[in-house]
Amino acid sequence: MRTTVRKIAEEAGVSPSTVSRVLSGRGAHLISPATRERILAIAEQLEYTPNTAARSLVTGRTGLVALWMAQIYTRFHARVIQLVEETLVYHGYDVLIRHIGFAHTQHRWNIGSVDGILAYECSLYVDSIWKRLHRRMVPVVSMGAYYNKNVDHVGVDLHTAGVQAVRHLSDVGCRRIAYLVNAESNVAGDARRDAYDTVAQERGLLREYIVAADQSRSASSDAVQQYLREYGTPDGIFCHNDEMAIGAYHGLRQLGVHVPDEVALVGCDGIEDTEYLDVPLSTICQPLEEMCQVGWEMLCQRMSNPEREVHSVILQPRLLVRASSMR
Amino acid sequence: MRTTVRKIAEEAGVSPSTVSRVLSGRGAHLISPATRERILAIAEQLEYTPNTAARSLVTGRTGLVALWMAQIYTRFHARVIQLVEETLVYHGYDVLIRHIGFAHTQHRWNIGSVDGILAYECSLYVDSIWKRLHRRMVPVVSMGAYYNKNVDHVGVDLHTAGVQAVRHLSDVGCRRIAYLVNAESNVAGDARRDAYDTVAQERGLLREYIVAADQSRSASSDAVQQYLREYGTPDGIFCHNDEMAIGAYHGLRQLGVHVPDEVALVGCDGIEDTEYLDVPLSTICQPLEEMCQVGWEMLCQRMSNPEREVHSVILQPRLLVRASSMR
DNA sequence: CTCTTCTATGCAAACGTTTGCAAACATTAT
DNA sequence: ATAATGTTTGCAAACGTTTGCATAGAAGAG
Repeated sequence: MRTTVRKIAEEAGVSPSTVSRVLSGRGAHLISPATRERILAIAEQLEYTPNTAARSLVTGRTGLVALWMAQIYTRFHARVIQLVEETLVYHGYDVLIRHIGFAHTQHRWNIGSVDGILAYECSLYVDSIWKRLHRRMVPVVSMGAYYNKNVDHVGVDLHTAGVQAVRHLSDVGCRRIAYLVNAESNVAGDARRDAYDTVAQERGLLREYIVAADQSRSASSDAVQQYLREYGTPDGIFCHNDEMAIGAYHGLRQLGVHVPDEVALVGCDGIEDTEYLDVPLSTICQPLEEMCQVGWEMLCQRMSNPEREVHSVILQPRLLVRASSMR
Repeated sequence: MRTTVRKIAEEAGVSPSTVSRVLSGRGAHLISPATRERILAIAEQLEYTPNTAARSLVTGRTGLVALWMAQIYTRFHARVIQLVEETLVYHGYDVLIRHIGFAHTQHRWNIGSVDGILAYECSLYVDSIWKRLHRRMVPVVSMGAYYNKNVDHVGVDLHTAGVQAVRHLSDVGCRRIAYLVNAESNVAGDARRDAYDTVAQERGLLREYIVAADQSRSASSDAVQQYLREYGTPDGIFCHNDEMAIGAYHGLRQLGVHVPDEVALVGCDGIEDTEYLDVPLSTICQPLEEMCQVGWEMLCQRMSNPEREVHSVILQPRLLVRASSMR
C-alpha cells in the first residue's frame, strides 16, 4: 500500500489539504515554514510519490507528451528521440513514444491521454487525422516534413537546401544527375524531389529517378547497381537521405565505380555515419537541436492558449560539402 | 468538454454502470446485445475516449510501461526502442521512454506511475536503485548487460560469444590481440573484457587494452591511432561494440593499415552498419527480437504475480564472421 | 479593548470511472 | 399459481488528489 496524502496528514496532524498544498507545490507559500518542513520530512521518510492518476483526474493534465514518429529506424531517429526526451524531461514532462508508421496504418493513430503531441515526420496532412486532433483540441506540433497549414509546424527548408545541393552537383561538372528515392515516400510535394526537378529544369538536365524499394541501405545499394547496369552510369546522384546515400555509395563501390571521380554523391540529414566512410559524404545538415527547441516552445504556447492562431517556423539547414562531391 | 460515461448513459437511457461495463469490456457479456449495440453506437458517434486518469484511479493500473535506456544514441538503440514499442503496443500498453544515463545520473531514475519497467542496459546493480524499485514493488525486468540476481533479467551470453570471437581471432593467426574499450563502462565484471582476458590467458597472449574516451566512433578512431603510434600495431582487435569497431576501422584506414591483412577486426552487436563498410566487419549478433519477446513475457509474469521468484534467461548470440577477420 | 487585516489551516465537493451487491425482471420447473 | 433459477440492470461507494470557500487565530490599528 503506497503512501497517500491522507496518511501523511494523519502522521503530521494536519489536514490532507495542507499536505497537498505543500507537496504539489501549488500552495506551498501559504503554509507556515514549520508545518511545511514537517510535512516534507514525513513525505521523504515514507517515500511518498503522488498518485498521478488522482492528480490528473482533478487537474485535467497528465504531464505526458506523446512523441509520434513515422519511423524509428535510423540513428537519425534515435537522435530525434534523445533530443526530444531531454527537452521534455527538463521541463517536467514524461515522453510517451509511438511508432505510427505512414498514412495507411491509421489504427495506430489513436490519441492517448496526453497533454500534447509532437509529431515528427508524420502524415498529418491526411484529413481524418488532423481533423480528429482538432476536434479533440489536442495541442499538436508537426515537426519535419509534411506541412499542413491547419497545424502548428516547425520544419526545415529542404527545398532551398536541395536546390543548393543539386546545383552544387551541377557546378562541379555533373551533367547526368539522378535522384535516388524510395518507392514508399514518393508522395506529391516532397521537397527534395521538387528541388531536384527544379534544378533539372533550370539547368536543362534530363530527369532520372532511381527508385529503391525502401529507405534501407541494402535496397538503395541494389537499386543503384541495377540502375547502372540498365541505364549506364550517371555522374552525380542526389539521395533522398543519408541512409540511402550510404547504400548508394556501397553499391557504387561494389561495381568498382569511383566516388567522387566517376559519380559525385550528396545525401541529406547530416547523420554522423556519413563522416566515417572511406569517402566522407556530402550532406544537408538538419538543425535538429533547434527544431526540438522550437517545437517544444510552440507546443507550450498551444497548450497554454488553445485558441492561438496557427504558426509555422521554417529553419534553414546547411549544405555540407565533403569529399564525395569534390572534384 | 469531452464525452463521459455519464453523458452516454443519459443519451442511452441507462445507468453509468451499464455503459462502463460495455465500454471497459470487462462486463460486456453481462449486458443484453440490444443495449450493448446502442451504447456502442452512441459512444462511436460522440467520439468517446475513456479518461485514463479516472480509470487508473480505480483499477490501480495505468496501461503504461516505461522503457529505461542508459543511452539513446545509435541505430542499435533505435532498433531496441522500435521492437519494444511494437511488442507493447500490440499488447495494449503505451510506452514511456526515459533516457536515464549511467549510474551517476541518479536524478533521472525516478519511477513514474507505470505498471512496469523494462530497463535496457541500465545499471540496476546499483543498490540504491533496485532496492527502491523493490520497496515500491514495481515490476521490472532488466535487459541486456548488468545482471543483478535480485531482479528479473533477460540477457545475452556475451561471455561465451566473446570467447568465441577472440579465439577466432587467434585461430586466424593473430598473436597480438588488443581489446578496444571505452573508459566509462570499464566496470568490473564486463562480459566482453572477461572473455578477452580468458582467451588471452588460455592462449598465452599479452593483454593489451586500447582505451577510448567514450563509445563514439571518433574517440575510438583517435584512440586506435594514438595506440598504434605509441605501442606499434597489434594484428587483431576485439572491439567492445560495433560503433567502436567502425571507429577503429576508420582509424586504421587513416594510418594506411590494411584490414584484415595487417589487423583483423571483430565487433559486437550486429548492427546493420557493419555490413556497409568497404570491408564488412565481423561481429557478434545479438538476438534482439527474442530478447524483447522474452523480456515482455517476464514482465507480464511479474506484473500478474509480484511474489514470483526471480528469473534469469540468457540467450545465445552468434559470431558472424565477415571479411574484417578472414585471412 | 474592539475592529480590521492578514496568515495559516480545514471542510467538503469534485474529477470520471469501476465494481460488489442488491434488485428487478424474465424464464422455467413444479 | 408459486417457487426457483437465471439474466440484465441500477445504486452507491470508492480510488487519491486538488481547490474554492470558510474559519480560526494572530497581529496590528484605532
